[in-house]
Amino acid sequence: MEQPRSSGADSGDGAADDPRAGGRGKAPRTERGRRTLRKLLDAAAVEFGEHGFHEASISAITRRAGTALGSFYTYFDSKEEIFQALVRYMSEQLRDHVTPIVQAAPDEIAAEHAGLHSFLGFVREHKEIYRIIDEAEFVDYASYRRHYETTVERMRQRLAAGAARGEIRPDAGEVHAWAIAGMNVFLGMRYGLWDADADIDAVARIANDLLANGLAKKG
Amino acid sequence: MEQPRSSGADSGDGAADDPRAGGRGKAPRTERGRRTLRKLLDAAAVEFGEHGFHEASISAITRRAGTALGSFYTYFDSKEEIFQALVRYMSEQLRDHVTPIVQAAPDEIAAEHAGLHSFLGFVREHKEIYRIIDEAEFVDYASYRRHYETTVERMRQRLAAGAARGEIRPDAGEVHAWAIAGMNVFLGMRYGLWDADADIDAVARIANDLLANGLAKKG
Amino acid sequence: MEQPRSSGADSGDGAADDPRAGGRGKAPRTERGRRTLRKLLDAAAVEFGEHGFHEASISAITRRAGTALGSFYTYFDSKEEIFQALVRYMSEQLRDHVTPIVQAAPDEIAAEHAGLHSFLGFVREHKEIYRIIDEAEFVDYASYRRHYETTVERMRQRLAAGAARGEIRPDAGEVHAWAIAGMNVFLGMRYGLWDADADIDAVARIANDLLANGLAKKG
Amino acid sequence: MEQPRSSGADSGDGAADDPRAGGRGKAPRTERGRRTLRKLLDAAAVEFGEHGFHEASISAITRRAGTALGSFYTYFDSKEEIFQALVRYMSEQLRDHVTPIVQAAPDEIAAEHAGLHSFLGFVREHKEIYRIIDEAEFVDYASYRRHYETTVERMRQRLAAGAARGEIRPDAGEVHAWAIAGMNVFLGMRYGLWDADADIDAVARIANDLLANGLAKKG
DNA sequence: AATGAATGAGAATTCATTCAT
DNA sequence: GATGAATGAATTCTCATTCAT
Repeated sequence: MEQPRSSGADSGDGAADDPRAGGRGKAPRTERGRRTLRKLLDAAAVEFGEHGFHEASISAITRRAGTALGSFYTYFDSKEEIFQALVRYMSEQLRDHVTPIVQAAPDEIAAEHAGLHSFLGFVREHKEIYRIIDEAEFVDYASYRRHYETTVERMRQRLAAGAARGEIRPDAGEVHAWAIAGMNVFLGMRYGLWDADADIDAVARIANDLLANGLAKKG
Repeated sequence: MEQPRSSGADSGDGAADDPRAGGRGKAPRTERGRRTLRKLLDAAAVEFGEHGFHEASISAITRRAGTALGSFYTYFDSKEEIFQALVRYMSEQLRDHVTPIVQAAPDEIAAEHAGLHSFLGFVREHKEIYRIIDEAEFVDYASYRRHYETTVERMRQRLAAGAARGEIRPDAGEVHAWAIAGMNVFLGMRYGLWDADADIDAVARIANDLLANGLAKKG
Repeated sequence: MEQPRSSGADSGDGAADDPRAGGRGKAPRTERGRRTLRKLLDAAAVEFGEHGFHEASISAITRRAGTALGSFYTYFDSKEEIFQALVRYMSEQLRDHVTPIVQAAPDEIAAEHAGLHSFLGFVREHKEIYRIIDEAEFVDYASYRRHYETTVERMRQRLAAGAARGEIRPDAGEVHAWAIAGMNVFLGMRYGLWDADADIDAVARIANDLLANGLAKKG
Repeated sequence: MEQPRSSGADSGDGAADDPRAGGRGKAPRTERGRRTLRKLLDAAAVEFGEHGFHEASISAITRRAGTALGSFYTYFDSKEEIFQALVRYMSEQLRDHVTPIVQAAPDEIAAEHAGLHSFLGFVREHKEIYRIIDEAEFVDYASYRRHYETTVERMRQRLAAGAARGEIRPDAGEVHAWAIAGMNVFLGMRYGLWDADADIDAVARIANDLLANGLAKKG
């Protein structure tokens, strides 16, 4: 079965510092323009997060941004384009939130614990980011795949490094990485997104223990 | 953050087997009507699977079904309603495919292996089902939650039973169930949906081993 | 210099009887539909004739036709499409008006006289037709060329027949036909369109005499 | 039937040679300004010639001219105004090309031959000029009429002079002039614009012979 | 029940023109 | 004068839903 969904252009890897810079929309050349572009992106994040891609309208975005409708098209060619820019931006924000915490962990098992824990916290704080990335599956399939493939690849490398250091089983590979990613995402949805009162610490602990020791009964 | 997405009315639980029952369009009274309803559901499954909810149009569905546009409203009140009916139907199909296989397993670890394996096979055979259920997150949130909550609850009960039988760790609970579900779904996406050539047997084996024994290095 | 104007599909030669039938828009299948289609075409003729293609709006057309805006799209895919249908229709109307008159003429010189005379009368009665066909040069180039190439070709055949019958110079050919056509069109514009009081009979007589005898001074 | 098309203000007659004069944008006072104005006019000629008035955009013109969008309005009040300036300018260019050639002819018949011949050559060299003038019928009706009325009036005076000199029939008048103009324009379109390979010399010869001697069969 | 035409609210998008720098 | 961002009216087109037959 084919998949003729919109995919959008893959505009390279994005500049490093200001994630809203190069590659997204038409770059503003004045300070005023830069301000407007930022207002639009912020407004779009809120609109898409609250109403989803299809219910969000460009006029609602510009209304929220406090700009004229036409100004949107100064920076983006379409609703799809700003969505794509947003997915990339949020994917980077998530990575920037999680990465340092993970890297500070003493070993690989602890790293995965830290990763899940910080992810759960992030989801709870930024529900709209979770939503936007998830909806990309149906709006901008290429961005969606890029996000998860990138994320999982980072995780796979961590596993490989941990295995090399002898911290975890030596055969840990891609399948394990996808499995862990899926676990994290579902726990994020269930306990970060749906259940405002869930004990995130406990969830992360339980899941990490499952990961570390599996289901098998201990002697 | 609010969640004001359209969610559709949750029309009770509807009997499982009779396709004329609640949740699947207005019951037709003649044989001819029953045929039309079935044609519409089949056509909608293909359309939604191929183009997604928003790109699919009622007229495309009726065109594919070979019925008049107006006939659609003889059986469904809205586009959302047929989507909802479909989600429920596919959720049941998936369950009906997996359940007997899982139940035939000798113990809980084997059951989870069988569950993942049959899920991977099912996804590969019925990609549109995966898509429709997943898109429900953005079209009919209630159906989406119902599907996963039901699915995970079944899994939790299995874990509890397995624990009671002493096959797995005694503390296996809801968090474990969500973790396993997420793992399965992501592996289904990655290896069932995206990668037509993946070795599904190997994937299921690796994942089940992770589940059974965890990441920790074995003596 | 290229000519990337819209040209529209050339949908064959058009059915014979009802010029609004086959080939244009989506054919209505009910009597009611046929009425609506006709109302739209009539309204479009008036709008395009009065305001030109670009100033005319689809909503103005449907308002004048007394239909809903959306009904337009039941029969036409775009403003260009109805314009194209109209050009063809008007080209045929003009031909149907002129042809029998020309054919009744006793010889070729008289035929050209009758042709110009009836054309002048037609332009004066149906200014909007003249406008629509002329504007096609900038809206639907293919239709424009088709109209004139068809018209001139008919004229060329008349000249050839007249020459064969020995009524006019034997070398009369394509260039003569284009020359006569241009003459007719400009006289139509100047005396049919611009000058409501012009003596059309006199104009036709003078032009036909020029055609018949040229500029050269008579003995 | 009314004729409420936009026609633009007819800003007097404007001197002929100085491009800074009336009708061609607001007079720049510096050399730099004069250069910008010229660049805009050149760019507009190409854009209008290639895409027509409605498809051409101010931003495309300024982009091509290498100026800022806003600079356009330093020199012109509107899109219509630059179009009007262009029509006048091109009308003059055409006249300046044809007039000396016509005036060098020994008699009136030869003059019309030279006129058509040089017109055909000019059209082939400057297709965009033909297009712009022709489109004026639908953009700036006043300019369009002025162009043809002026052109035909010049021709009428030539005919009158030729008749006075006894070179052609004494009754040659306005109708003849419009007829000849139409002939020329259509031959220009057919053989100058559409048919890049046409033998322009032959066309001019055939048409001039028609003009000189008419259709009637010679003894 | 079936048919297919009619409806109209709603959305995206364009671009001439204005304005602040 | 030059620049380029901002503006917003206007337009086309879509499509779920309703209705007359």
